[in-house]
Amino acid sequence: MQFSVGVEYALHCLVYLVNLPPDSPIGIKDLAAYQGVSDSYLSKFFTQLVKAGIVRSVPGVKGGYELAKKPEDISFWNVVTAIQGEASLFQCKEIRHNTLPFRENKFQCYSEKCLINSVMLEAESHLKNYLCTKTIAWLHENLDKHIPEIQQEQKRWFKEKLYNR
Amino acid sequence: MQFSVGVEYALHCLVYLVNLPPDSPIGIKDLAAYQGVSDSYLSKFFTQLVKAGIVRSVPGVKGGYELAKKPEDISFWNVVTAIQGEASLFQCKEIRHNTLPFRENKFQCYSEKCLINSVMLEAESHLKNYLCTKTIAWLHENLDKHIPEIQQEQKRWFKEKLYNR
DNA sequence: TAATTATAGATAAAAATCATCTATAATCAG
DNA sequence: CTGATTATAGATGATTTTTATCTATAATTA
Repeated sequence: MQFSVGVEYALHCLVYLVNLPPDSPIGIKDLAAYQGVSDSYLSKFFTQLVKAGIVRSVPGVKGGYELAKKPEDISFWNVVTAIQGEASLFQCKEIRHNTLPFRENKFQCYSEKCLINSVMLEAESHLKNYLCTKTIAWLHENLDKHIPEIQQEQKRWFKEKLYNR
Repeated sequence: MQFSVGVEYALHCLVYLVNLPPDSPIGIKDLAAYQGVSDSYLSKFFTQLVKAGIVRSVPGVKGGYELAKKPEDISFWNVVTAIQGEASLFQCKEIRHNTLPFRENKFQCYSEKCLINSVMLEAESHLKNYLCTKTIAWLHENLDKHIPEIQQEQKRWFKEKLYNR
């Protein structure tokens, strides 16, 4: 069981977007070139970020993507669900229903959800609550503290790209 | 990203084991027959539960599996890691290292772990801590409350199997 | 209107998951 | 001691998910 790499791509890209001036969308080509992946690949994640209301897309010449919300209003959890979907980590397969007494029709299927399922959902909500507290603004700020040279270089590159459109 | 069904099989089976008298291991055949899966399939999970010290295996005639700990000392988290392994949910793929300035060797790879990774690990620890508080004893007790008829039937069946060995 | 850009869908390789079957090793009952 | 029973290990294959790319289409603005 693993988080999708898509989450990693999305989080990094959102930080790039924080650094851009307002009303100046950046194209997927530049984002993909910087990340070293194909545009079609990265664009898939951005389509999902658009649907989740995290970024806004501007079609046509000099179009691209820009943040649709303030960075402090975009949580890690928002990004995770945008990319992976809303489905919970633990999907009860209801294997009880394949158990002997059920196969012999001694019991009917019961709608009542499995206890195990409820425990797992509760556990997941703890993970969720924590990820809701961490935002893109926080990430941006702390990256600047931790790896200032790389952040500077990254900002420089995107601003140049923006200028040359 | 999804939990393995193996966790579901394991949790259910462990509850069966709670219901058995001490020093009377039950064979994988009976467990598998009750669950409606092949013995070889279920035995895989039990091998992992043995390695995790959750159950004990008794080889030879009239052998089988029995709990290696008290049910109140087996947490959901123990079972999850026994089945899924210890690997954390979020594996940082370090996609930063494929980013333009790194490809151009402007920066060397840095050993320092990614900030995103640390956030994800912290989030996971919240999930972990909750799952550590829920035990097989708790599950057993609450299943008896929620679905007493099914629990009765299940106990009856396993005790009969034990008797006829 | 033509170039640019996002969007959608088709495709495919690789990895993980699910499930079974077979072979082997250990051990206990007779 | 021997043979039946049982756990353990490994091989196998089907199915699904993940990762990644390419192509085609639709929208828009310079």
